[in-house]
Amino acid sequence: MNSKRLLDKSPAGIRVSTASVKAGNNNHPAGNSKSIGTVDCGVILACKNDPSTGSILYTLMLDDGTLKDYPSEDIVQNGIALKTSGKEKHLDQKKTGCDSSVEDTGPSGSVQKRGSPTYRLIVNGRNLDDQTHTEGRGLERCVGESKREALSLGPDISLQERYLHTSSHIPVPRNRKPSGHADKEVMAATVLTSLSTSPLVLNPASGAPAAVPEPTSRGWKESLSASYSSSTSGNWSWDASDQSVPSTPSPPLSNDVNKSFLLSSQGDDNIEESETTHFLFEDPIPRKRKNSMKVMFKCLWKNCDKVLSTSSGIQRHVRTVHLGRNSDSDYSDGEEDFYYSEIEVNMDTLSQGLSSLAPTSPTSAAPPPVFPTPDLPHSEPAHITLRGAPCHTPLSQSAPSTLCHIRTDHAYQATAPVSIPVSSKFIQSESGISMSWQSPPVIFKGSLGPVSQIRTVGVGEKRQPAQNATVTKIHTSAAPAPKPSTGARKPRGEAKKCRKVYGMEKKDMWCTACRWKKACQRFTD
DNA sequence: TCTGCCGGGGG
DNA sequence: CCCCCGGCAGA
Repeated sequence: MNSKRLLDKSPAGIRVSTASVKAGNNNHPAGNSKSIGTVDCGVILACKNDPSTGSILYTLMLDDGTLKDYPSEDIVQNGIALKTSGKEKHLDQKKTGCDSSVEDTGPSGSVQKRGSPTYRLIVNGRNLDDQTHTEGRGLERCVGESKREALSLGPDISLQERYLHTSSHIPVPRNRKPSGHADKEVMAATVLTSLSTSPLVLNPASGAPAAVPEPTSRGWKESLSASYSSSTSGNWSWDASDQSVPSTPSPPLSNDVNKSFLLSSQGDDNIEESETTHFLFEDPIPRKRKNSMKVMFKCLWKNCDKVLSTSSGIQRHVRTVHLGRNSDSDYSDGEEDFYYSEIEVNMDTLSQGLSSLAPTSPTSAAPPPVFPTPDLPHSEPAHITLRGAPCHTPLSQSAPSTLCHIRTDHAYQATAPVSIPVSSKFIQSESGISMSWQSPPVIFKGSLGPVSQIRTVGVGEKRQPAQNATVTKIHTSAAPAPKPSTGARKPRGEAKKCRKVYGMEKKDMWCTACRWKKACQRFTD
C-alpha cells in the first residue's frame, strides 16, 4: 500500500492528534521514547506527498478550524504515531479507536505497536488533555457495546486500567508486523470505520463528555477494554494475540457502526438493542446463525406456499394477494397475521424447515414442530387443486371450521389413517385452546391458524358434492356451536366424533366404536 | 338438550 | 368377539 492508496482509502476524517515529537524511530529503545506533547488535535482531511522531503504530509483540520500540514511522523492517532517508519502502512492500526485498541492491546493490557518501539501512550488523548480525548469517542462507540463483556474480563482489564492510570510508557514488542494483504484490507476497512465513527461525522458539536457520561478516564478505560473484549467476543475478527488479520472487515464494520449508534443513545441493553435492530432491519440471520436456522415467514394461504424472509413482506403479500387490500397502503388491521406464520428454516434441510409454525400475532410460544410437518405436505396438495376458491372467506373463521370437519374426517377416512394420531396428538398438546371439541380443524387454529382452516375449507368443498346430505347435516349441527370460542371441553373428547361428523344418516361411516357408543377411535383426543 | 362414552348385556 | 343400548355427565 502506498500513499496513493492511503489517500484513496482516506485518512480523511480520521481524528488524530499531532505530536510535536516524533515517536517513530524504530530504534527507540523501549521506555526511552520521548513524551509526546500533543499540540493539536484535528481531523485528517487529506494526505499528500511532500515533494521536498518525499515524506507524507497530512492535512489536518484542527479543532480551531484551521488547516495545517503535518508530516505523518507527527501525527498520532489514538496514541499511536500515524507513521513511524516512513511507510504509511501502520496507519491501519490507528485508523480507528476500535481497531487500534484491538490490535494494540494485548491480553496483558499492554499497548503494542508493531514495527515500532515504545510509544507514549496517548490513546484517545487520554493522558493529554480535554482537547484530545474526543478522539476516543469513536472508539468508544465502536466498542462500547461490548462493555459488559469487557468488564467481565477481570484481571486483564484491571491490568489494562492500571496501565492506563499510571499511563505512559508501555513496552511494545516491535516485531509485530503487518501480515500483508489482509492487513491492507483491514486498514482500508478501519479507515472507513473511523470515518463513520469519527466524532466529526457523528457528532461534530458535542464533546466526549456528552457522548460518554462517565468521566473521561472511565470512558477511555471502557473503550479500551471493550475493544479488547470485542476482539475476543467474535465481533471482530482480530484476535488480540494474533496480528494477522484474516477475515474481511466489512461485516464487523457495518455491525459496529450500527451498534455504535445504539450505544450513543442507550448505554445499556446493547445486546437487546442489537437484536432488536436486527429484527427491525429484518435480518433474522444473526439470531439463528448459530444453529443455521433462519426465520422465514410462510404464507399459510391455501395453495400458496410463498415464503418470505420478512414479516413485512409476507404481510404485504397476504394483504395484497390474498386479502385484496391495497398494496400501497401499509395499513394493517392485523389480519394478515393469521395467514402467515413464522417458521424456522434449517438452512441445512430447508425442505424440512416448517418445523416451527408460530402464529406471529399471538404469543410467540413455539409450537410443537411435529405436527405441521406431516400435515402440511400431506393435506395441502390434495385439497388445493380440488376445488378452490369459493370458500375462502378467510375473514370468517367460523365458516371454514364447519367444513373442516368434513375435510378432516375425510382425510382420516379416505386417506392416511396415519394422520389421525398425529393430529390428535397435536390437538392435545395444543391444549385445545379456543378449540372446539367438535372440529379438529378448528383446533389447528390454535397453532396453525389459517393454514388448516383454509386447507380444510378446500377439502370440505371438495367433499360436499359427494356427500351433500352429510354436509348439510353437519352444517346444521355445527351451527349451534359455530365458534370454538365456547372453550374446550376438557374431560370429553375434544374432537368431533363420528356421529357429529357424519350424522346419523351416515352412521355406517362411523367408526365402530362410535357405532357402539364407545369412545370414538377415529377422532381420538 | 345434545353429545361422548362407560358399563353392561345379548347373540 | 361383535353389536347394541341404558344411562351418566359435560357442555
